[in-house]
Amino acid sequence: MTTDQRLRAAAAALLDAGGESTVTLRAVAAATGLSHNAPYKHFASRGALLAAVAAEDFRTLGRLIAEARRSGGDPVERLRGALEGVLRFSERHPGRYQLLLRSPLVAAHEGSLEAAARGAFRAFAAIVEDGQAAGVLPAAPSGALAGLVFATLNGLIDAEGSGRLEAEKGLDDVRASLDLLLRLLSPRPQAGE
Amino acid sequence: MTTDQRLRAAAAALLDAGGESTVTLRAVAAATGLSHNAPYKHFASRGALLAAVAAEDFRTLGRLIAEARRSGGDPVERLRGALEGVLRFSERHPGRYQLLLRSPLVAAHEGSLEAAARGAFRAFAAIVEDGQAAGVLPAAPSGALAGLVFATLNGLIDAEGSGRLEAEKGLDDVRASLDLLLRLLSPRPQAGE
DNA sequence: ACCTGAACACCGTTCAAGT
DNA sequence: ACCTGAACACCGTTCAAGT
Repeated sequence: MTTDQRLRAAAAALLDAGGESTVTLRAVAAATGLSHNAPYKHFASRGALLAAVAAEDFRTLGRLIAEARRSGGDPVERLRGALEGVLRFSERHPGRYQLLLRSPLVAAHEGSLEAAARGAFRAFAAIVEDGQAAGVLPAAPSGALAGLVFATLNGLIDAEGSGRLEAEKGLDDVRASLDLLLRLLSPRPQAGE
Repeated sequence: MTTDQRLRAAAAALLDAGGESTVTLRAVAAATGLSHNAPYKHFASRGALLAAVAAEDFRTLGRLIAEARRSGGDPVERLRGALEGVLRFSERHPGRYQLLLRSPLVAAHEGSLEAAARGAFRAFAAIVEDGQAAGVLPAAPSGALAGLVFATLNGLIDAEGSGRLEAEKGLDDVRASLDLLLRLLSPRPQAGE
């Protein structure tokens, strides 16, 4: 494993162990057995290191969603599988998932990070389009429905992570909420559409 | 204006001007014309000051949503009004809105902050329940639908703030996405429900 | 090419005083 | 009761060296 990879792995571990604030370059370096500023020989800044971790995770999510698309069942079941996969990743790696949704980071490091994010979303949109083509998901502009569902997933995960789900009575489980969403999206004949 | 209020106002201004990271106690104190640790006489910590700002904003959102409920139009229009109100607040005060969704803060200061968040959500849920009672919103467990819509709103705002909406082709506007959501929620006869 | 160690300008927070 | 100033233990980042 290269030093570069070891630094990323240490950052990822710290991220899940204690959240973004615990990922100091000094802690990352110490966990890797290096001096406190060795990371600068591999990454331009703390933000660049975090962006590298995030890009890797976006690629992981993209693979995971693409797998769900190739799995069995009808499109809605594959969509459910993709949502479940992302949800499971977020539960196993809360700190890393939160990093993916963190605004300033994504905005600042637009290179391969944005490409990786776009790739993950495209894999997700492909499943939604399958469902629309099969007539089991509502007709809507191409990526719009996929974006809406993806945003909902992120909103639910974020709400659960912050404890807001408890405050929002009746919405005490991400999976139950996703089930409700899929039920609302299930095909119902509508006049004039 | 009490010193307490001036500190909160300075923190809120910094929040919107440059995001959470720019809200240092030193900057807040300087903007208030005080020494760098005067804030400790009014708030237990930096987190407590931020929590006070967040609680105030949750109360503002709650009032704003309650106003939308009392406005004209059918329940779906009032729901749209509430969503628009929250969206407008998030556009005018991006830093403050992000703070409301920030996990660790809400989790750490459970007192009046959680009560304020719960109040805002209850006002929102009331509108959704009006719509369900009028038969213009889908039947679903009481708070679950409200929570789902609220999470979607937050997910969309968060996605736009991070620039992810641009990456997600077709979902380039929060308002268009909310319109799609409301359209999907519009009543369509369904067998067996 | 990669790493170390000292240094700088920041932080949040604490503490001993001042009025 | 409220505020100040010095101090402490952290940060990210830079720089001059070392191998």
